[in-house]
Amino acid sequence: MTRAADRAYAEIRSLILSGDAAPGTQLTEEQLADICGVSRTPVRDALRRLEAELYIVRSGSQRAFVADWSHEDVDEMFTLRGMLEAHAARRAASRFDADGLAALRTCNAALEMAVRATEPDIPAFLASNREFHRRIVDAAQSPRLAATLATLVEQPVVRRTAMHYGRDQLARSASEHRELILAFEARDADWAHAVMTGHIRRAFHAFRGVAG
Amino acid sequence: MTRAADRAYAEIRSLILSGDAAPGTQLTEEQLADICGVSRTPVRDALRRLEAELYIVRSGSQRAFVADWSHEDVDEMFTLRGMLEAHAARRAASRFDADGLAALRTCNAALEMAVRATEPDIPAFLASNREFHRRIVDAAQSPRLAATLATLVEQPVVRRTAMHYGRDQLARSASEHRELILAFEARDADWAHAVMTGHIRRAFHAFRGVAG
DNA sequence: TGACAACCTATTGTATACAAACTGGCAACG
DNA sequence: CGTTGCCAGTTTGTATACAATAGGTTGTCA
Repeated sequence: MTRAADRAYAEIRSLILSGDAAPGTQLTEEQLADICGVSRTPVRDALRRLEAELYIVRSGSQRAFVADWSHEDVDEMFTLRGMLEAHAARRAASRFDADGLAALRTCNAALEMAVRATEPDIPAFLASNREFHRRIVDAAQSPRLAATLATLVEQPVVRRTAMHYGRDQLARSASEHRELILAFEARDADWAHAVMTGHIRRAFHAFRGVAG
Repeated sequence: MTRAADRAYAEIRSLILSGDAAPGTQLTEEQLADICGVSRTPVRDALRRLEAELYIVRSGSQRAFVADWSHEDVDEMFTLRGMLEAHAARRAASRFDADGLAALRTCNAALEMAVRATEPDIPAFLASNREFHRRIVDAAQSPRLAATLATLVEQPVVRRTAMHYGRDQLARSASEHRELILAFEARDADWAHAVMTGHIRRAFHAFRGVAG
């Protein structure tokens, strides 16, 4: 889909993630319409989605501002993500088929490649990481869980975290992913749950060590 | 707010919940605009929200249909609500102040009154029950958690459940609420977590016993 | 009869104009 | 000096017209 609303969504989202639109900045529909080269209608559509994903917050009179995530927000976000992704891993453990597991292995191989490069390839790492987690959530076969996780905006945090990760932390992620795959191969739901919990918690503390 | 978009949202939502719009039915924007007495613009707005809350699903070409909740969907909904509300109870246990606890007691007193009436007053029960749970989520002080729970559309299920509850099940809810209050008074996070988990699980099985 | 293509209709997407609501400041008044 | 009310400007909300696109139907040809 190359709808105007989708382009507006992507554009505004990247404005926020890149920091060009600082937290607290007011975003007016007309101004965004100018920037995106579309009318206000698709912009309003995009703002609704960004609001649902908590990228923006609204004042009492429905004015839109770039959300400012407090320290506590980030903590709570990681906690919720941990709970939900661990739950997804638990469900996925009894649902992965051979093809799904093969795809997961391929995906993590690509991730390890990105880590082992002379200079770690962060964009490639992020892409593989995102796919890896998405495949697990998909395997959990719960549209509701997937929708809920989607609103927990992992990407900004993942990006900010990966930017500051050293190669050792990236390698640690790859290693944890390998253990997850082992748990899935064994169809051991508790194991998968535990590894995923640890995976997210470690990422949380790595983040706090760097940004908190 | 009495905005047209809000009225449209409420109207369409009740169409779905009442069953007037059966699962699988296509909802066209124009038709809904007619029913609600507004133009398509606020209807589109309402549909976006209902889509985010999974009341409706969209075809490949963005046509909207009333969502059909499978047995598994309902199971998963209860599971997620259980996890998240238990987490809310855990957080709330260390955050409730005297006023908050007093309000909680008052609220549950109203709920017990609704249960003890000659003929149990279901609407009053639902209202008190909703307020009780909302107060706990509020006390957890996590906007993100609150937003996530809001998308888990508890009301349709709670309502359908309460309709078929006997007085004993309603009284059981009241009693579990009392135990929650005890846990909060003791500021015992684990206790609160456990009671809330049991509370939701019991509701789940009561629902399955009634609705399949 | 069955496949396929062209058309037609139903439905959603976008732009724009106008209405309503809110904000901030200024002035009149107590 | 503070408070209240109002006005101008800004921003969001709604209606409507039109464009684009998907789905279905019909008619033709093999």
